[in-house]
Amino acid sequence: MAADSSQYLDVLNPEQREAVLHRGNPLLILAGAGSGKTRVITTKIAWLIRECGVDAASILAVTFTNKAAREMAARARLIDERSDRAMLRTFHSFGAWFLRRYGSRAGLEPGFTIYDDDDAAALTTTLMPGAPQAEVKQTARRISRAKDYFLSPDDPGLDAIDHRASFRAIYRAYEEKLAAIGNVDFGDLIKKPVEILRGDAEIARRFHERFRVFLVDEYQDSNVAQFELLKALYGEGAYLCVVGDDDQSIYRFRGAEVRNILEFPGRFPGVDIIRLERNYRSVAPILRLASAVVDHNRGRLGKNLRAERGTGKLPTLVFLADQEAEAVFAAKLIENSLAAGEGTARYTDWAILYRTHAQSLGLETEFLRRRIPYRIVGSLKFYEREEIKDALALLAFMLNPRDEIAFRRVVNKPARGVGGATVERIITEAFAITGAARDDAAGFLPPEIPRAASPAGDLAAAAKRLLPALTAKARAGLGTFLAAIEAGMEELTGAEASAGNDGGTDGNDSNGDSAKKVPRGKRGGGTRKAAASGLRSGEGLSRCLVTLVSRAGIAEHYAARDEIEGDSRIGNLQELVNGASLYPDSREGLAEFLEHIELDRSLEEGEAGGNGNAVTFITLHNTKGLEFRRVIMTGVEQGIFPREDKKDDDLEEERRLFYVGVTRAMDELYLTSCAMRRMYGRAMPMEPSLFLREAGRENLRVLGETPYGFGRAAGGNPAFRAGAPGGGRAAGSGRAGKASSDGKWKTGERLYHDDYGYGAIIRIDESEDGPVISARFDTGKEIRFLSESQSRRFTKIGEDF
DNA sequence: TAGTTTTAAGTTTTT
DNA sequence: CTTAAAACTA
Repeated sequence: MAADSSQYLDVLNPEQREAVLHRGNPLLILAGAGSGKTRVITTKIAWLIRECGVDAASILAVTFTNKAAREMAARARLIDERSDRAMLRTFHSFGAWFLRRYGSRAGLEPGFTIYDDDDAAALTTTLMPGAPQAEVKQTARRISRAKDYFLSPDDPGLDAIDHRASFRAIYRAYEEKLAAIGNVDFGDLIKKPVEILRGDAEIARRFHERFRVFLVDEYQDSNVAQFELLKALYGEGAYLCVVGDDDQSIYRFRGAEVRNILEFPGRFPGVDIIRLERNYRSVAPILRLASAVVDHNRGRLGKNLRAERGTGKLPTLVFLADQEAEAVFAAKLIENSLAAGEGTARYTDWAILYRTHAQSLGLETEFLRRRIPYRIVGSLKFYEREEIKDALALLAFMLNPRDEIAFRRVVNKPARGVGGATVERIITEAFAITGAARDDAAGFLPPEIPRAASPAGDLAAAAKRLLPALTAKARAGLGTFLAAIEAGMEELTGAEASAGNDGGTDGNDSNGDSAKKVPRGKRGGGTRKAAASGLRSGEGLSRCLVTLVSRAGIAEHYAARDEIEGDSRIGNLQELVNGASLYPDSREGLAEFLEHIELDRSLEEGEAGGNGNAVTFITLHNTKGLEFRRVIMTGVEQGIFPREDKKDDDLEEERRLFYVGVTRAMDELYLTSCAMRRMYGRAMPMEPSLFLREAGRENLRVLGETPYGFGRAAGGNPAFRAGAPGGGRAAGSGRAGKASSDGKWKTGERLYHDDYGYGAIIRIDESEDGPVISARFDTGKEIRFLSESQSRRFTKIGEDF
């Protein structure tokens, strides 16, 4: 551990060493895949502390994922323990840290919770009543994008995202509502700190003094707002070093701006550039394949990766019949390698890569059947489960009684007679308090409602006020809900009497008070009700969660489902409860728990089976920064990878994603491409990916039945289109019916549909969403459908069928 | 309103 | 095929 010498620098190559020892001007490190950039950053942190007298606490290192942050912290600590005091975070986690301390400058209380994309969409729904779900989703996405680009509702630049005045109006309303609720979304975690730093010279000064060194990893995937944050934090004489690779920029869809790295030299004065082009990870043929493909991109800085490891096995391309065959191939390949290999061969050497999470399903089935251990990286599924979202909504509402989204989700779950009308009434009442609270300043508020107990928008307080005015059924149901929330509050140590506690005696009996008298750590199991639901509470926050979920009836609601489903849902809730036991049972602990869940969902799922020796299943995006001895990249088919609608810049991004995937492999790389794939439960013929042709035959060893058109002289022809489904014009001769504007349909043509059977087109209309096809089926049923979205389901069978 | 049945829609990629 | 929304019935 290089205790007293500078041995730790000896392992570096000349460029790496230059990068580590660099000081002064801002530095851009262009680090190719596998060129040791993590080593450079961690070594640099240690070197600054040891050799330059830099205080570790004045270093801020920003990474892209929590996992990378943890790994970097561990590696820096190995070189010098003092690196522990450096701040190593993701941009978003830094933003949350900032806002918990200085958010009050933007009207935030420290107990805010973070809305994920689903919550943001739910909030948008309340602003667009009656709008189709797809439109709401699109609007929510655009709002999120606007924040990535640091655009506020009144910014002229917003036109580039959506030029409609209606969009601005909804965005503005969204911001107002979010502010009224008192929460933030992901974009706010970056945008608000910038606004605070810009608006408050004193805070800015404090940060400029505190942080003297900035290190940014994966800089090619930073967005405009993150760049602004960096600029706002950066003070006179500080040191800035960013590391990235323009060929690995794969988050454009999320607002990542490659220009951040391409134009970095122009944005800061006197930037120095160091290139790391020696690749220590992959054997030469793998690197050649990667370069051959990414070379087809325009607009890149360009670099020359050299394979320090020398030559090795040629990557193998395997053509297969369908995804079942693909799963079998992957499983057998791994089994064989372990059987043939010495005792050193391990499942962990292997990773299976895919473009979308959905593709993991077929692989899982096969691996379970063969009892091959695997783990899935980065699947969000756990936190997307209904029961988990319900439990989290209860916690979030407890922390922030203004959380309308959480309230809507759980107030009537399970159904307890609190319908839509009642919910709207409560929300209106709560927001009416906004006005009342202003009146309060003038002394108009009835004295029996203390100001502190009913801050504007407090839904719990509003609900309580409305109780007497409701029907007996609604009153009882709402009472249960409020009692559950209060019971949960009772479980928090130091929970003072707040909004709820003046009313119902309900929360003040038995276990709330008595529990507090029991010393921490000596408490027994859950309450009686909890026992009935089968949930066991442990330490800390878990008691509160169990109480909440049990009293609210959520646990029983799911336990009452059929045995298999109920067991699994209760099991999931139990897992969440176990997680909560690691946090203190205070409001701070609760906020921390929720923040951790929002910002770091990198749970690993699957059958890893204890010792951690398992094959890795992972999306291409999630592999960033990782490496594996042996990689199988699946689904290398046109339409899957690249996705069908990709062209121009988006296609280039897919190509970079291919490059990222390929360069994860150290020793062996396999690519699989299926002739047929089941999508949406239907068999679809597939063609090999464009990238395979770009890779060049000489860079691949090909196995399996080569599809027509593959491997011929390229010449830019659409060779892969042979036998393509669904495209082209309506077949056939015969009567000339009226054709649709997209050329796919004409009247008189016969159709087949899985549910409706056989029928014929009787009419074609043109709408702004494209052609609308009307068909009468042999059952007598008439159906109208949009050509654009439905053409997959209605199959043409020709007129004389 | 609640619960059930029918019908449409969906799959990027992630902090 | 799976899940979400809409339509319908009690």
